[in-house]
Amino acid sequence: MGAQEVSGKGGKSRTLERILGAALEEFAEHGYAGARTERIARRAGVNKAALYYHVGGKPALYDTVVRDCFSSMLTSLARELEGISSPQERLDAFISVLTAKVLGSAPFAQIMLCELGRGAASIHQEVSGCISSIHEIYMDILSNGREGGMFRKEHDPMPGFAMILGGLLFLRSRKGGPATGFSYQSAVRGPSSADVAEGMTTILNSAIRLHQG
Amino acid sequence: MGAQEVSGKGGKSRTLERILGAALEEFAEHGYAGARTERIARRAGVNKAALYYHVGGKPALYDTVVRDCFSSMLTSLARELEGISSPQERLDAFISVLTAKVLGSAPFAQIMLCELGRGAASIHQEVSGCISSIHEIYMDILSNGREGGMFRKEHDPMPGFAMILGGLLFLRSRKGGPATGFSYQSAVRGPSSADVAEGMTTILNSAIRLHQG
DNA sequence: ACGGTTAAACTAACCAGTTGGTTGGATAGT
DNA sequence: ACTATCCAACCAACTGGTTAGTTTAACCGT
Repeated sequence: MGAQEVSGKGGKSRTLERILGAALEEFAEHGYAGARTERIARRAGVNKAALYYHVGGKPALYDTVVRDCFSSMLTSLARELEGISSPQERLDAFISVLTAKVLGSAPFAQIMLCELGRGAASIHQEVSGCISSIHEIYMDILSNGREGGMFRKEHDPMPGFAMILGGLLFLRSRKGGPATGFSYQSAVRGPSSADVAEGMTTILNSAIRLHQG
Repeated sequence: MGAQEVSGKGGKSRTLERILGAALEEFAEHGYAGARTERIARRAGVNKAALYYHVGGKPALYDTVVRDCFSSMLTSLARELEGISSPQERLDAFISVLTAKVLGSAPFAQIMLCELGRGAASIHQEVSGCISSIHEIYMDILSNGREGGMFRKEHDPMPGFAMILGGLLFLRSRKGGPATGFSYQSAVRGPSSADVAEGMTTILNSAIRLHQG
């Protein structure tokens, strides 16, 4: 049915990639209901029928795009945390990876925000699973830190987790807009992802760590 | 054009209120593009024509609903902060009001998340303005606290602000869903708004205050 | 009876998905 | 080598269901 790698030499289907890229942008900008298949086709430089030939309809297009987009989040996290054993360093790295991913990719944040807006009941399964997995990683880091006597035992992990992920999504959504008298990067050289990550890490650390330094 | 207070006795147009309430729910659940005017009419128990008679079309309906919903946020904040002068108490009250509003009203959070997802460039003006105003209030509280020698001078206010508002929106969006192995209120009696507010306040205070207690 | 209000039926536009082709390159038959 | 055949990839035009918005006539309280 589908059309996988074809054109002789080494490259996969270039068209499929263009379609998925266009769909990602379109869904991010307009949400599922607001996205138009014809716009996706035009963005990808193909006919609408090519969408149906390669992927197979709007829902399948959305599923594919969301899956591709969100699965990379977890692999990034796993890769970056791999060699680190100190809970404090793991927490720093955790925030860094999340920050880079969320602030680095508008579609990721936009789709996640839209999905969150739809409510937990009707949220896309891939998105929900991704959040749960991230949450699990965070809880593991925290419980390791508590066991090691580095983190406060009385610290409630949920508000902190929500503040990190929610805060990053919020910051990302306010980027690149017109001057509203509000923009974290309105200064000459706005803070980079590293600055934001540092700010959040500082706040969280002051609440979690027992002996800061 | 419009149809304001009518039915004799004391109540304003009951129908208009029902329409706006139904529209709020519909827009929150499905976003602007996904909302259906006929569903709004059915929810309100009226015919589709009543929508157009009372409000005047889908865009006007959305504008009205968003305006009503978000303007109440600012009046609540102003009212609650009115008598308080201590920056620390003002900060606590600020978080309480935000928490109550965001966690207390699903439509408010859902619409805000959807709007944030659309990106700063195409965000609804009312939503953007509301965020800016809230941000301003927060900055005022912080600068007062710094001047009074109660808050740290080196504290960067932006990450904290994003973490509060973003964190609340995030938490709200995860409420009421099916068991995903992740839910802040999956316990027998989940934490109330007050608990969440307290958790966030604790985190923020430990980062902002100079001498805690 | 009259103005505000509502319902039912209608219209025009829109949009996801389909159809019936066309093209160009690879493979097979001779 | 030359042609016939085949098939993946793609497209222009269409279809049928949906949906925002309109119209017309009826309703009801005063």
